[in-house]
Amino acid sequence: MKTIKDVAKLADVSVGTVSRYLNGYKIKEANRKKIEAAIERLQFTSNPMARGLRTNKTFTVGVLIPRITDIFCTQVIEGIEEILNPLNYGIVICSANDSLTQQAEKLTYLKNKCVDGIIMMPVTSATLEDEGVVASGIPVVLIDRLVKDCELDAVVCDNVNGAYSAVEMIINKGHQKIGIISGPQEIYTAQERLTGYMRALNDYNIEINEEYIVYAPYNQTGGIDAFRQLMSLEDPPTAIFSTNYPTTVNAMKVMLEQGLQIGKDISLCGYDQTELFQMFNPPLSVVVQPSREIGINAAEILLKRMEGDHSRFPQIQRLKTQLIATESVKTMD
Amino acid sequence: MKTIKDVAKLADVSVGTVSRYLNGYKIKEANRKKIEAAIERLQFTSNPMARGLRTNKTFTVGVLIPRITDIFCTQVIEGIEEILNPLNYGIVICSANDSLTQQAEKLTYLKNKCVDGIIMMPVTSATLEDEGVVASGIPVVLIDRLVKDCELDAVVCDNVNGAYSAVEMIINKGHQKIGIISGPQEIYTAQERLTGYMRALNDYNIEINEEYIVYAPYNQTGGIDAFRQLMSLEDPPTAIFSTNYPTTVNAMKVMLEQGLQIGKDISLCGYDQTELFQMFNPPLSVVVQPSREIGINAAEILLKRMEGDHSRFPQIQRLKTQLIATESVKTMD
DNA sequence: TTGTAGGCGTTATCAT
DNA sequence: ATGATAACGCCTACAA
Repeated sequence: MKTIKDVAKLADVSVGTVSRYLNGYKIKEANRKKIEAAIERLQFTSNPMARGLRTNKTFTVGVLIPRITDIFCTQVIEGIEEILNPLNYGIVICSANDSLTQQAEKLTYLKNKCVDGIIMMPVTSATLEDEGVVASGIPVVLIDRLVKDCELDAVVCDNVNGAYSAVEMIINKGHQKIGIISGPQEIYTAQERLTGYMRALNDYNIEINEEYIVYAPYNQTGGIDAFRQLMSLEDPPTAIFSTNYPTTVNAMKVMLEQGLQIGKDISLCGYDQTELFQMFNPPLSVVVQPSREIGINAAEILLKRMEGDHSRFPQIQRLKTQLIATESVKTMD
Repeated sequence: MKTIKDVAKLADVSVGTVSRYLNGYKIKEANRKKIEAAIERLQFTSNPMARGLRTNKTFTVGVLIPRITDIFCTQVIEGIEEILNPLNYGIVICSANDSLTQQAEKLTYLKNKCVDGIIMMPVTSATLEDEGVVASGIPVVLIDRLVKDCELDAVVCDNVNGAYSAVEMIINKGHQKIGIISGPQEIYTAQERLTGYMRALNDYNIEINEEYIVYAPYNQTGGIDAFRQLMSLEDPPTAIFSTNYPTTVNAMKVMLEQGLQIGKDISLCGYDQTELFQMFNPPLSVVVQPSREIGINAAEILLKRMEGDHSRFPQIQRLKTQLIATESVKTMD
């Protein structure tokens, strides 16, 4: 590996001059040419560790998500990359594997790795268990979920109105018996979506039936029991609003097993988009989140913080969702 | 930030002793206790940049993939994490966004970042355009696709036999007119899968009909035209083998548009697994790749290389695929 | 504008 | 087994 010293020698200037060139300070034109030639000849690139040791900047940000195979998460990451890569930041990915313990571990791992900032989607909204990472002063931007008692920048979706629009659509199609597969009560987005559901029912003067509200974990198998429970009610709902991706997938799985046709025997509206959802017959109604945009905005806020701009803290952005309404919700007559 | 110096002072030993403790050398029991207490009190963690500067080791590996939103890629990453995280390696993700140019850029980016090793899934098998990254001596392990004229460790699937088993199954169900949506000829996996297709037809004495072989790009929209082309033949195939995920999805999309029922009007077998594929009615026949295992194995080879063990180079592993056979391929009578 | 030199936090080489 | 000290490659006063 070539060093700044080699460049200096070849260009016949001092290391200081080379360093200044590298950092964009003004130097004599003739020297610039010589240095550039030397760099080219030697294929020199500066050593990020030596530089980082001096400047306390690693040009890496940590991205901590519940699960890397989640399509929503990867779409967010794509947005983050779009902003950060052109600025030469590297992205260190950590998956918490849906575990709060791992989330805490990875968080301290990232801190110890001296990342310049962290973008994280919390596993739960109940607590961060950040082990002093936030206190250490490294900027953290939350995405998708807020965390209780946590003053942090965040980019989330307007889940209340997202859910509201879905339920409103279902109501407008003539349904009165609307079930909801809600998520764990300690998860922020789940709370909000439930709120949107209730608010819509209220606004349209539909009485809330506690039996129609069931809870499911947001994990691989979540939603199976919940769906069965709803369908085995004495007076089952005619439409179901499923509030996240796995619960929706699993609800559909059970429907197939039971021979129920979507949009005919039972109406369904889900949350989060997958191309495949639009390939069913009928395609599935869903609330779509602007995942890529979440990543972009989070990265931009983080950049600001990393540059030392701490204005308007904590900055909380709420992005609007979009509703795709299809025949998967039957028009009642 | 606390340093090794602070620890030494508090523990009343020299920095050398602290460093030795940190690196697992034997030190006097009494000193060990004092040092541990000091580390605990000061919340000391060693600075990775300073350490890296001395040791030339960053404890990060780069993972370069064609696209981060690809489920196959993220499953591979999960496998990589499983091995590398417990050993305290960080994973820097780079997406080439299906572009060879970007792939080359990110590759040099990773090199300049001084990652200890790279696991990459090449965008194309035609060329690596590695800009001297390989020559620089940093270990690179290829996954999923081999690259022409490239002597590198690799973990790939046995695509020939994967495709063979699919086509064989189709034949055994009584089909004679079998179309294939193949990938770009310069992609290694596409070549292999086509070979498997041809070999199966040969082995079962079915004449190869050039019209039944169509090519589609491996991208977001690939497969749409290909499928249409196959179906508009004078004597269209009764079954189609679609050789990757997007082409399969898109083929299904067109089928829905045209009102064709899978497993009835036309038989279909795809490649790569998604939970949703198993939720269609009937579920989709697919060749499943052991994606997580690919990640695990690649990480293990990389570890070996990073430790300086260069035995049996280049080491090329071929993992077996698994066939899921369903009613999506009709049994002919 | 430039050269010189000290120091960032480690590890590793000497002696002891 | 330990302490002192010279690197590692870079940035940045400071002086010129």
